[in-house]
Amino acid sequence: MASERRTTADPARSLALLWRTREPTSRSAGPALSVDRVVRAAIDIADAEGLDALTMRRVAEALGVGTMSVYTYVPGKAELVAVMIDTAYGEMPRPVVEGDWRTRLERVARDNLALYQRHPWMLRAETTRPVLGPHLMAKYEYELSAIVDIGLTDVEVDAVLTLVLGHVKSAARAASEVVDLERETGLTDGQWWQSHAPVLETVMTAGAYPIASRVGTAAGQRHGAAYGPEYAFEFGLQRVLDGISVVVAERAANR
Amino acid sequence: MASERRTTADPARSLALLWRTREPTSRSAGPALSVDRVVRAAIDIADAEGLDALTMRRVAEALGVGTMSVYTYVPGKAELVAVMIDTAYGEMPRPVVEGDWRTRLERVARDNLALYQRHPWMLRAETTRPVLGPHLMAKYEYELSAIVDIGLTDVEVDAVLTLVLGHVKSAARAASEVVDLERETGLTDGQWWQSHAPVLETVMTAGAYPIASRVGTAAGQRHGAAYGPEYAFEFGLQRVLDGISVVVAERAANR
DNA sequence: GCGTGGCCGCGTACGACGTACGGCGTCGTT
DNA sequence: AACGACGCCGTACGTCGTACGCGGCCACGC
Repeated sequence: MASERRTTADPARSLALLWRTREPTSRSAGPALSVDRVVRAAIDIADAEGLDALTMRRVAEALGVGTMSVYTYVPGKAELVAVMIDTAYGEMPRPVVEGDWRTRLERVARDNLALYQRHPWMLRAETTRPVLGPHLMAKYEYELSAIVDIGLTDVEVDAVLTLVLGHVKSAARAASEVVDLERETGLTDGQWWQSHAPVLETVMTAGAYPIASRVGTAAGQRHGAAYGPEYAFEFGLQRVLDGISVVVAERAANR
Repeated sequence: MASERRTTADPARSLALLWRTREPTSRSAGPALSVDRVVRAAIDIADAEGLDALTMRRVAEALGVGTMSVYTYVPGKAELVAVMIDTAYGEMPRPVVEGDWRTRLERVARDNLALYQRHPWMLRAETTRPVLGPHLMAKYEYELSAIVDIGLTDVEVDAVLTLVLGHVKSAARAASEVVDLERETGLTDGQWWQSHAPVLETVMTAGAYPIASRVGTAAGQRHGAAYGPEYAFEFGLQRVLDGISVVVAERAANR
């Protein structure tokens, strides 16, 4: 009987894998593969061709081994993805940033955006909560350190970070969708809208959605489309930071 | 040769389906099925058992027909999901809300949160940009109408809505993950952390992540866990609204 | 030198899944 | 009464994740 296909990673198995609980093999001529080689190959595939192209057979092929050999190093696909995510977090920069908290937090946001742009598959892989790996912990530690001292409680600091990262992920997803659409259809965002305009006009009886039409058109004009996501990111980020400033200032006044 | 398995819906096919471009059958003893019956059955399954349980065979079974009969009404699974999403948008309330824009926008946020709580599968289905269906249009129209008159440009109004809805989705996703984890492991969030604490302590050499540990513990204490997501939603929403208020006030002053 | 035990690598096979294709029955129309 | 369209669906194919067990190789103990 083939087992049920789990869609989420087993946290316990992932944890063991992430923190490399297994001691390395002491074989003289070490094994041909390793967890890291498997993960790197998998990330390369996902980066280049997306998450759908990431299959166990494909990973094995890229490594020049049989499909099932991959399972020697990784208990299953879900866990492989978990390590891929943690590995990606590991390659983020963690510079010491000069300036006030807003500058630092803004930098955190932009670094996260860059991460998602480099690895768009993360946006689709992270639908479930990421497993706590060493690099995620390091990232969390670093990002918290940027804002621990702004006068909020620990709980609030955590919520601030969650808010900012959530916004980044939303904006990154929107941007990624535009890119995907372009790659799949070969049309730019604007061209796509134009090609479907006749259908939409037929279907929306004139004046059925007055505000939506006006705003939609305005948005389309303003950024020649395909530029919208960047604007949404910038605008949203500034609003979020403004909102955080309000509490920070409040607290400073009540001190 | 079986066709390639598309993971994203074909926009053109989805549009035709969403707006019911096909004229209804004029058969006397109408057909046993209909697009709506298929969609309703699919939504029921996804609501009850999640997106993974949603298979074409399962939908057919629920309707008491052969698997392939479903394809008479829906061109493919991706398009079925697209209609499911639009249908779900259709059941959202659109009340006329008394009060200022902040009250109205807050209400929009809460209604969207409720939607995601009723249909958690939407959080995983919407990884790709939703196809423009009639109910999505109506929703967009309604939500815009809550904030068109706050003194911002059309482009900004659109960005404000995007920002708020993005936050709601992020928070809903976090909440949904906690629920999933509880259902899968049978443990509450707090219990899960406790059961894995020994492993984590072993692995994080003491003091490796000082801030993260402190903040993490604080957050765990503050909300007895499993309550975290709601706090994150509320805190984030107020920050976002505060941030929007800043621009709104600015514009009002410069008028 | 010779087992021998453990582990790496993998061939085969199974049970999902989405869906192409072609046939069959049942009607409304002529 | 004959026909053509359409609702319905059985079968089959290609793809996926992965269980299972076998073969070969190395380090080690004698």
